[in-house]
Amino acid sequence: MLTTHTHEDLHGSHSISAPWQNDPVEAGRQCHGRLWSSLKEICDLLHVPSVHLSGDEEMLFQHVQFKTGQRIHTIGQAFDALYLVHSGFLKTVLIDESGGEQVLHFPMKGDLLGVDGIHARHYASEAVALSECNLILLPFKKLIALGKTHPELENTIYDVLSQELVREQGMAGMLSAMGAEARVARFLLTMADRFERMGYSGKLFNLRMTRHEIGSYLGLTLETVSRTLSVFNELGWISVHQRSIEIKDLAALENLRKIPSSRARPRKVVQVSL
Amino acid sequence: MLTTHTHEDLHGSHSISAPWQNDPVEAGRQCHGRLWSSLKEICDLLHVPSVHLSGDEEMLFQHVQFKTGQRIHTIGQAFDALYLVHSGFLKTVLIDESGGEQVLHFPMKGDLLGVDGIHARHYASEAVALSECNLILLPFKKLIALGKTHPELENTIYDVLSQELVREQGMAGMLSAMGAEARVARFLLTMADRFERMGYSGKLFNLRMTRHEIGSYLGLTLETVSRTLSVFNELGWISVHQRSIEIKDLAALENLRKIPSSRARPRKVVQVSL
DNA sequence: CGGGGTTTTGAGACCGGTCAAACGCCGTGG
DNA sequence: CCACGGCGTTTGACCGGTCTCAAAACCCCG
Repeated sequence: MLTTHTHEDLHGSHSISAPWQNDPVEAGRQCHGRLWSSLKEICDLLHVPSVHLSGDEEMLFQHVQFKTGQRIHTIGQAFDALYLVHSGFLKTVLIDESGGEQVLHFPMKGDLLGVDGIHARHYASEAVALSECNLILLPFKKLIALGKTHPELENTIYDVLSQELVREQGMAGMLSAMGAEARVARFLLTMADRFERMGYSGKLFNLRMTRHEIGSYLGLTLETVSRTLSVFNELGWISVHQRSIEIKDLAALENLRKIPSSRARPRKVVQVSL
Repeated sequence: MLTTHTHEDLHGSHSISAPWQNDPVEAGRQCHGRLWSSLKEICDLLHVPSVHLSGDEEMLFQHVQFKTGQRIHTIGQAFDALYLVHSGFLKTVLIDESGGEQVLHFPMKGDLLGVDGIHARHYASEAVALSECNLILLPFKKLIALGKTHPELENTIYDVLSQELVREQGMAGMLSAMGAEARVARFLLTMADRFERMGYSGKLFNLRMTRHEIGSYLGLTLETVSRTLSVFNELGWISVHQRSIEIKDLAALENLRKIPSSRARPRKVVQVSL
């Protein structure tokens, strides 16, 4: 009854494996650790229309490198900068009172880190590199100052914050309304989307996180994640081998995503005269 | 084995019942529907240091009234303003693909609505009044424009957005890591805190939402919410009668809040040489 | 080849969901 | 004024999805 895996040719050799060396000229040379990005590159990464600087007031932002396992920032640490992922994979986690860690997100290329630090001037979460990472350091003060002279940039900042909020809302909705299979399906589809947007294959990719981390992110145990993936595999919807995932029936997953395991009763409308 | 309720003297007569008429001079007269607030009042409501306007460039913001059941905004509606709750109780909901509604939050005095509309210029959620509501209309453009001349206000905006984000993160964490009892305990404590911050009793208050709405918010069914409240009642931690809640053993609830029903394993540290 | 971490799979327990019934609250209309 | 009906709440009995605990297989790396 278990999967007799029909292909064993996909392991560590995807083009995704080393995402930080896709285009040697994309943003300058990769020479060990030091590198600068222009505002335009940053806007491109964020998927917002380019902010054009008046004149050639070259505004450059420094890159910083992190190795697998290193922390970008920890909870409570003084906040002074945001980080934009240029390449690599990370996780952001909350540490609950009992010391357990709760995965909040898996940032990758184009995602912004550290936004939760703005409010209290201290980071509210911890960010850890899951692979070699190249991040663009965005000193908050500098960003704000720049925003004042460039309204479009200011709007971009608001946009990105609001977008993060919408994403979190979606997470909360999912966590409280969908069953394990729908959660895992949604996770896979989201990952596929994100890989595709990054220019990689959305059909075949490697997950960078453990089952435990996925489970924490989805509000499930690692065993349930594993089992659910196995079920999808047996159904022929995907093909799983360790952390390698191949999407074989996107429609089936999309469909499953919409079916809540429970809750979600018909909506009641209370209309009141204006 | 069921609760033989030991007191039936607390019903619709708390001072909380009509929270929008606490101080007749607090922010002007309550004369049916029209009322204006200054920037200072807004800052006070948001719990941020007052923004002082240069000179007496009186900047006033209009209030809007909503009756129970009315919608402030709906999903997809064009975004152009935020709303700050001056008085009253609301819920914000997400409508999932199957038409079911998912409660995201229960905004009350001092809370900001509509932030999720900034990104796509369309509201991403729906806000419904759970009681007579008096909201302060904050036209986004106006706010941004004002922010340009008043850096402190601009910071305040960033702060509030970030704060919302942190709150959502906490929600996500709770939903994926805590059991039913811990969720309900946390909900009660949060409500108590918020009432207290509003100047009402944090020990005795009336919930404004149904069990179904609480359940949706907490990712539980209404029956589970009801049962859990009954359990707390039998334990003597609280006293419940319909929507009236009395907190009788705060410490017990605080303690329960920290105990996850599952998950939350000891944290593994992967330290890598710098 | 050995060892630690990760993943898979199984068997059983338990929490929380489902379905159903009774009760309370309250507005409405006879 | 009371009866009725609708809605929200409480409680019960049962069921099923997830978690728990455990063991084995797998992978990577030394």
